[in-house]
Amino acid sequence: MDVVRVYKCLCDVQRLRILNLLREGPLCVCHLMEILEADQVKMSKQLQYMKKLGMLEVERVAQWRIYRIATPTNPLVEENLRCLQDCGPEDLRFAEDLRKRKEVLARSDEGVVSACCASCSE
Amino acid sequence: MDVVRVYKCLCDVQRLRILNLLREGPLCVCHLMEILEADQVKMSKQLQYMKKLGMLEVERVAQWRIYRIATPTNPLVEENLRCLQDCGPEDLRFAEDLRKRKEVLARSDEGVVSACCASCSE
DNA sequence: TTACTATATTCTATTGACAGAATATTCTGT
DNA sequence: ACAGAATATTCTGTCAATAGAATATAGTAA
Repeated sequence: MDVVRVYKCLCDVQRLRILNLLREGPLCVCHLMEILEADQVKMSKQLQYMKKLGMLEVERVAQWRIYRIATPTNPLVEENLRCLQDCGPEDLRFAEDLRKRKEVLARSDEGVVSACCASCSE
Repeated sequence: MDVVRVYKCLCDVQRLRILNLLREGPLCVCHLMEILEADQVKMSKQLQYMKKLGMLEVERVAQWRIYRIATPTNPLVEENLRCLQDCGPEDLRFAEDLRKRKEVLARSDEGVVSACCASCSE
């Protein structure tokens, strides 16, 4: 995956937010949708876009698709995602999203929301 | 300049090459054209594009326009440009361009090529 | 003034990204 | 086989980016 492809993935807020979440561990589409409050089609399209560029990998588990950042991890990608945390108050969304991620995963463990994909984020 | 804008600038090879060169010091348009073997209009357009996004600054010296990376330098930008050097053999162009830059500037000092902009790259 | 050099802008056509609506596919549970 | 859940694809319209050709501007040199 060449440099330009990496940046093409990074130059959209929605994609940045997705990557920021996946950096903490794999997630299925429904969890991503819930955390980012995005609609299904938009989410799916962004995921396909990044998959085509080689940024993401999918694994099929029962009826879910678990997305993760492609391995081996590209150092350039890793470094940039790391930066999202301290990129200033101009954008708190990234930290916010991570908080929400924990919440959603916890509720999912308790079976409160669709207890989908036990395989999410480990 | 927010994160997404930075990545928008970085997601094109030509722009990456320009930034990689400017990282070493300011350059006028004609030098950029020569080093990158690009035509004038394309070059000018890319420069305007990045200027609009706040990535570049221009200074007018006689009939030349000297472009530089906007100050204060954005740490995210700096970090990513630094990476271009060691981003693998997949793209040698960046190192290559820097070599050519020295060449062109040297010839320019000797007045062999248009001895434009003494102010270039210091 | 005229011609020239360096650079920018405008116009047109093409392509790529993104949104919304509708629909399709695939797996699971019954 | 059928219904429902999770996810993907297709179609249409729109807007941003990119290319090529032509032209404009502004400073310099003669």
